[in-house]
Amino acid sequence: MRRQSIIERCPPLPREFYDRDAVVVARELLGKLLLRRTVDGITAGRIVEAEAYVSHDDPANHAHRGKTRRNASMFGPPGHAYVYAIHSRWCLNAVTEPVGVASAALIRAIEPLIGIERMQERRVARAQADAARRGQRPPGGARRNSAWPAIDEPGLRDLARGPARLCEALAIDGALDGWDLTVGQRLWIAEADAPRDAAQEHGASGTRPTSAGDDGASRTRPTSLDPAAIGCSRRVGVTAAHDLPLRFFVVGSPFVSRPGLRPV
DNA sequence: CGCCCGATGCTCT
DNA sequence: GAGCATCGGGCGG
Repeated sequence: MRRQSIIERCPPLPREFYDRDAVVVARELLGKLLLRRTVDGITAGRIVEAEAYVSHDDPANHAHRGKTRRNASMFGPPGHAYVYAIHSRWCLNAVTEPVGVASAALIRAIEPLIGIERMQERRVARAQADAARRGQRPPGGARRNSAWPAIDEPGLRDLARGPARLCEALAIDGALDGWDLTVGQRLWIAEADAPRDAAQEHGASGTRPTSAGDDGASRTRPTSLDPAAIGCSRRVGVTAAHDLPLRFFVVGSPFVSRPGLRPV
């Protein structure tokens, strides 16, 4: 009897999962496994933070003022990726609700589990590229910075903490905008009942975090997270609709982008 | 065409 | 916690 591969063990969530209110999807995304497969292999992590961008009365929603080239994916079927760029960085959403209803859940942070070394390499590469460009700037531009710890050894905690950082770590870019998350292959989301075993089986470079913020329930993780383990706050970085409590995160996880953000 | 402004990340105070 | 790099999208002229 052959041992199941990580891909076989973690099939994509069905479209019905995404065909619901963005708030429900964002909340239920917590604890799920986000998987990315490239020619370099599998990189994946556990979602610990997500935000909802709802279809009505949400001026922070990119689709609030109608359909454009950039946000077209949000108007498509649920279960597809909406990948957009901001400040020269990529961010990943899962599109929610039926065709024509533009809503999505922004995945803001993951706990790295599989392919951690690959994630580090990608993050370092990006940081070095940025530094190189910065160094090439003519005098009088931005200051050079000799000490940049993040280049040499990006801490595990910072590998995928934040929507753009996780996209870097998982090699997610605009080419994946519109990608169907329910087909697997390149990018998908799965139940995470045995992430630890899966990570070990995949030889995740042995650099697992020792115990950072784990809740001890990792052996047999339930389909949905214990509601008590889910925190809620305003969304990060948005100015419009600043007061809506649409950010959800795993309480106590060190991999959440901004643990201390005050609740609404 | 020009101008404004971020669903960010990094650094230093 | 505040400031800044940086660049494409969106909108007004």
